[in-house]
This record gives sequence, structure tokens and C-alpha cells, in this order.
Amino acid sequence: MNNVRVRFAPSPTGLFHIGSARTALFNWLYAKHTGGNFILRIEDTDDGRDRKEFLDVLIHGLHWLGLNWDEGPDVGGECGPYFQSQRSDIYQKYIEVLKKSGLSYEKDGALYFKVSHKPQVIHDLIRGNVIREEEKDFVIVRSNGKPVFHLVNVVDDISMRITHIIRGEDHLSNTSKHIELFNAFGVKPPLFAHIPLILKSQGSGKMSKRDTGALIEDYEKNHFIADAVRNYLCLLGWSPKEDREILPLNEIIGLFDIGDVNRNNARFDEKKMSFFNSEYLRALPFGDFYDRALIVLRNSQVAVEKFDTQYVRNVLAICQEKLRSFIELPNFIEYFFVEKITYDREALAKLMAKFDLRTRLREFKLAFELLDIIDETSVENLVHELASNHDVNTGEYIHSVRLAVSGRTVGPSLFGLLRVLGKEVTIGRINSFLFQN
RNA sequence: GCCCUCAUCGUCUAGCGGUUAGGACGUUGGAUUCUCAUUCCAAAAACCGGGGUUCGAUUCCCCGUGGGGGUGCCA
Repeated sequence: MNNVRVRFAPSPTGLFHIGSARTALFNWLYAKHTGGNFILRIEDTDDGRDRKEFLDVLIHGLHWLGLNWDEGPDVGGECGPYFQSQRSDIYQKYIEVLKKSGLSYEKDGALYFKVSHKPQVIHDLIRGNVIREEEKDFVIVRSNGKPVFHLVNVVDDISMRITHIIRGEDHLSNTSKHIELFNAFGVKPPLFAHIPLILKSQGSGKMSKRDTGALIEDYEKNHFIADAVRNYLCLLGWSPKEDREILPLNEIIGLFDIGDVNRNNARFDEKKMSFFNSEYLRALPFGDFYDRALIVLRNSQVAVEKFDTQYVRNVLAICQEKLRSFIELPNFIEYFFVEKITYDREALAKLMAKFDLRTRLREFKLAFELLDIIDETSVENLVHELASNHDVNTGEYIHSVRLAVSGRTVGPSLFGLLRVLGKEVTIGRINSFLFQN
């Protein structure tokens, strides 16, 4: 059986961005789908721009997205080393072959490759056969002795026995050069798959690191759920069909085939990305939600550590279904963790104009104080009873109490909210609201 | 300029000669709910243009137009 070997070959010259991430993802998916190997190779041949910091960000980003590699940095493998900066002896051998074959020549201290001036056929799994002819000879070793991208890329794909080259469409024009090199080494080129580019959501051109949503690290910083980001990325240029979009990774692996990838570029959509994130967030088992929420809160101004664990859990439990993203969490639950809350003045004015807010609060407080058990049912019953006794809408009590105890008009269900806050705090906050307003 | 490539609602896409052109995000309206969010219902919204081929083209071919990429001793 022909074992699939694919590689992701980034150069650490900049932060890890969404286009690269998707290329890595498609390589990874194809490897998983076929039971092949996914190889990470670092193309650090540009010492002017390569930075260790970028490498760290890249490795971290891949791990965050769950794209583990079978061979590469940290894990090793039989085709190592996996840093091009450590493979010069290998390149040297191949360069000698080219020199002996007479397909190269020196000019201005650099080594050039003689192109054949024949049309090269690129067998592309996504685009079919693409024919392109190289017109000019090109440099393969710089005058400073360093081999260039075209050469090392091909040499490594040969020596690492890569079977499928899945990369961005921006490389399509390079590919005829690469095929010439494969031919020069007497090696049958691998199959290619040039995937479409991700375009920026506004304006023209492909996504660049300056565009919002472009950097993988920003998703992590903003507490996006990696599964959601990955799921969304799968859908940029590929579709599972059957009108489905949100689906578990193992299903995607089963369905994904590189030949099904679209040919046209896709525009990035921040809103849809956020939608995916909120769907995943809501679907999180509470234990996971709690763990993640705690990390977010510890990095925020909310002093959760001063509160009882069970209290924190209770707060989070009633908020999960209401939350759309973790970045909103601190602000969303802040009033559970402060001594003195602040009131939304605008909302206050609005409610006061609508009905007699103070009276409703006093009525509520009187009845609430007599309640033995504070839970969803008891509070709900209480509110309904009050509303019917005083012949007003339940909303008048609900809105008033919510504002008095949380300072705002939005939040989790009031009944759960009061249960979590407890009798004492609820009454305290109503009192202080009445005193202040 | 030259070379390569792509083209379905605003966006992501399904479609692979005959469909009321489907879904999703977003937008708008409505229902439910204690607010918000959810959920549900509904609406507006697309086959770039022109030639062919064909009984019949969104679908196949050609041209044009538009988009994207490449055109480095960057990768």
C-alpha cells in the first residue's frame, strides 16, 4: 500500500496566521483521513527574517489547534533533522548532482538552474492538469552559499519521501520550477494540491497578518474554543455536503478528501467564526466550561478567588447558556463578585418611566423575606403571586429586582440568579438600591 | 505588461444537462420566554456578460469582464 506522507513546511518569518493554519489543517486532515503521516518541516533558510519567537508561536499555535505531527521538531523521525538550517550537508549532495549533470551554472557568484523551456504539467488534485512553462533560469544557491527555497523545498520533499504536496495557491506558479528540479534529480514529482487562498473580509487581497482575525494566537488570547476555530477553518474551501456545518472532528476526518477542496478563494467571515464559537461554547460539558471559565476569570479583574468554589460554580452554571464568548464572561458576571454594584442609569430611567419601580421592589422584598427556601420554583411562584395580587405583569417585578440586584437589565434567569445570590445578598442589594435611588 | 488561476444570495457553500436553484452566517419581521441569549416560524437575497454545443444550459466549450496569485540571490 502506498503510504501517504504530507508535510506542512512553514518558515518562521512571521506570526502564525489563518491561511497557514488552514494549509496545515488540510494536510493534517488528509493524513488522518488516509492513515498517512503528517510531517512538520521548518523552512528556516532566511536568516534575515527567521526568528525563534515566530517558531515558538507557530509550534504553540499548531498544538492549540490540535494539529499534532508524526515527524518533525520535538518528536523527531527517520527523515530528520526537520529544520532546514540543519540540513546543509544534504543539500550539498544534491547540489553536486546538479553541477555534475550540467544543469546548473555559475553567474555572479550564484548557482543557477538551467530551465528546459518545455511546458511542465502539474498534476493537481484540485485543479486538474495545469501547464506552465518556465522562461528564465533561476538561482538555486545564493552568492553567499545558501541554497534558496526552490531547491531546498524540492530536495526535502524528495528526501522526506513526500507523496502529496498540499499548499496554498500562491505556490502554483512556483510549481513548474519545482517540477523541473524533480526531473533534474530523476525523481517523479509528488501529486500536488493547491488550495485556494483566504481573502480578507474587507477590501481586496488575501488575508494578511494585519487583518483582524488573521492571527491564530489572537483566538487563543480572546479565549476562542480551538475546536470551533478548527471547524470553521475546515469549511473555508471545503464542505461536508448534506447541509451540515458543525460536526465533530472525527466525522470531518472521515469525510475529508483533498480532491473535494474548492477551487475558488474564500473570504474570511468574522461573524460566522463567532457563531461557531458560541455554538461550541454552549455545547461544552459544564466541567469543561467551568475549567475554561476559571482561567478566563483569573486573568481578569473579577476576584473569584475570594469566593467559595461552590458559589463560583453556581454562578457559572446559570450563565453558560447565556454566554456567547468567553471574552464577555468577566463583564457578564462581574456583579456576582463585588460588594457594591453600579446601576445602569439609562435602564433605570426607562423602567421608572414605565411603572412604579420602588413600590414593586418593596412589595417583592416583603414577600421575599418570608421565603424559607430560595430556588427557581419558589421565586417564580412568588413573582406570579405578587403579580396577580397587585394586578400587574410579572415583568414589573422581574425587571425591577434584576436591576436592583445586578444593576443591569440583561443576565441569566432571575429565578436562578436570586437562588445563587442568596437571600441575604438579595435583600441587601434591594435595600441599598431603594436607599440610593 | 507577461504567466497561472478562479467565478451560485452581502459572505461561506450544495448543485455536477431538465431543480419551486437547497443549507449556513448575517440582515429584517414575527412567535415563545422574566430581560438578554436560545429555540421556532417567516421574508428579502444568487447562477458576471456575450456567443456557441444541445430538444434543453447555473452545469460543457470559446471569448470578454471581474477577482486572486505569481512575476526576488523572500518563503
